[in-house]
Amino acid sequence: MTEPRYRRRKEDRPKEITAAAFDAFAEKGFAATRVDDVAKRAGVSKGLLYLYFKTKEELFKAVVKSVVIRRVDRLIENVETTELSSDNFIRGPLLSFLQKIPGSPVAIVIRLLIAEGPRHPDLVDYYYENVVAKGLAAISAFVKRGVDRGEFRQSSVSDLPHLILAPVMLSIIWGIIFKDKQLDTDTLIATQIDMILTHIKA
Amino acid sequence: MTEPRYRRRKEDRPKEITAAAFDAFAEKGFAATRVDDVAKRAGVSKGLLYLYFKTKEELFKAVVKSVVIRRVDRLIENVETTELSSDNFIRGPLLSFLQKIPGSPVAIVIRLLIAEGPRHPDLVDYYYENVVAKGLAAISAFVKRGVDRGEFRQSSVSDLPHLILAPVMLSIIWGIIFKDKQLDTDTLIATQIDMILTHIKA
DNA sequence: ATAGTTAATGACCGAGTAGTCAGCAAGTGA
DNA sequence: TCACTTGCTGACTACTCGGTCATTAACTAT
Repeated sequence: MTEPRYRRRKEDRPKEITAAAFDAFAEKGFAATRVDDVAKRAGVSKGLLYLYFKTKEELFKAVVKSVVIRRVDRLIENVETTELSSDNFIRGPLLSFLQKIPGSPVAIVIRLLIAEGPRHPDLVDYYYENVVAKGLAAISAFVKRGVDRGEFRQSSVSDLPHLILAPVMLSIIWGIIFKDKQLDTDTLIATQIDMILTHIKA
Repeated sequence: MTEPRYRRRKEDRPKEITAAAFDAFAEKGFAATRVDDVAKRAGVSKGLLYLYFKTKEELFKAVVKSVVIRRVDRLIENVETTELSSDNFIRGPLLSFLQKIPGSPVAIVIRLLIAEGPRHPDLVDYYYENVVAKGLAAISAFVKRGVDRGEFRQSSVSDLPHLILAPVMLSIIWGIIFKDKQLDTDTLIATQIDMILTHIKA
C-alpha cells in the first residue's frame, strides 16, 4: 500500500505553476530561468507544465497577470468610498499603500517588465491599462475632488500622480539594483508626500 | 588590384565593437543578444570579437564602462567651480543636466543593470561607486554649501539627492516600458525641482 | 621580392534547453 | 475487478548559441 507517485489535481496545478514561476523569475529573470526549474519548483514534470501553458512566454504572461489582479482595484475602491479628508486620506491609507509597493510582488513584476517588456508589447499594454492607467486616473480624480472641496489649490499640478509615483519607482529600482546599499524608502516616500501636500494645499 | 577583403585596424576595433554591442543590447537586452549579431553590426567576424573580449560578459562590462565614464565627473566639476547662487545653479545647469538623462545612453545602461545586474554584482558595484555614489555625494556637498551660505534651511532633508533623482528615474523607466504613452519628462523634473527649492529655501 | 608577424576569418563543436510525445498510472464508474 | 478516461511523466529531439582554432591574408621589415 505505497503512496501513489503523484496525485491528479487539475484544479490547483496552474496556480502552483505560476507561483513557482514567479519565484523563479524573481530570482533569475525570465530569460535565465529554465522551464525545467519552474517545473521542479512546482513539483511537476515539464510535460505537465506544457499541458497548461503553451509556451514559456505564455507562462510569463500568466505570472504577470496573477500578480496584477485586484491590487489597484482595492485602492480605487478606497479612494471612492473614504470618509476621510483628502489630507488625511493621503497621509494615511494612500501613503501606507505606496510604502508597501517596493517590497511587494509588484516590484518584481516591474523588473520583469523593464527587462522583457520591449519584447512583449501586448503584455505591456495589458499592464498599462489594468494598473497604471487606473492608478493614475484614481489619483487624478481624487485630487480633483480635493480641489472641488476647497482643500487643494485650483492650479494643482497636473502631473501630480507621476510626482507621487516617482519616489516609489526610485525605491523599487534601488531595491532591485543596489540590494545591499540600504535606502530608507518609507521616509523617502513620506517626505515626498509631505512636500506635495504643502505645495498644493489651499 | 581589388580592394582588400578587410583592413587591419587594431586601434579602432574595440571601440567599434562596444558601440555595436551597445546598440544591440539597447534593442534586445543582454541575454537576448547574440554575439554573432554584435559582430555583424560591427562589421567583423565573431572570432575577432573574441580576440578583444574574452567572453560575452566581458563585453557587457566594457559597454557599461564606456557609457559611464566622464559623465558624472563633468557635473561634479561644475558643482565645485560654479559662481552661481545655489538657487540659480539648481534651476540652470543642474536641471538641464537632469533633463538630459532620460534620453541619454545612461537610460539604456540603467535598463541593462536592472535586467542583468543581479547576475553581475561586481558590475553593479562599479556603477555604484563611479556614478551613483559620486553623484549623491556631489549633490549633498552642494546642499551643505547652500546651508552654510544661508541660502537653504538648516534642516534640509537628508535624502534630498534621492528626491531629486526620483522623477528622473521615473522618466527613464517610463520611457523604457511605455515608449508610446508620452510623458512630459522635462516639466515633471522641473516641477519637482521647483517643489524642492521652495521647501528648503531659507 | 620575400619571409615573418599577427589581425582577421568562419567552419566547427559541444553544452544546454524549449518543446514533444508515447506510454504510464491515478482516479472513475459499472 | 476490470475497462476506460485523462492527468501526468521523463526520455528524446531539434536547434540555438557561446566559444575555439586552424587557416588566411593584410601589413612590415629587411
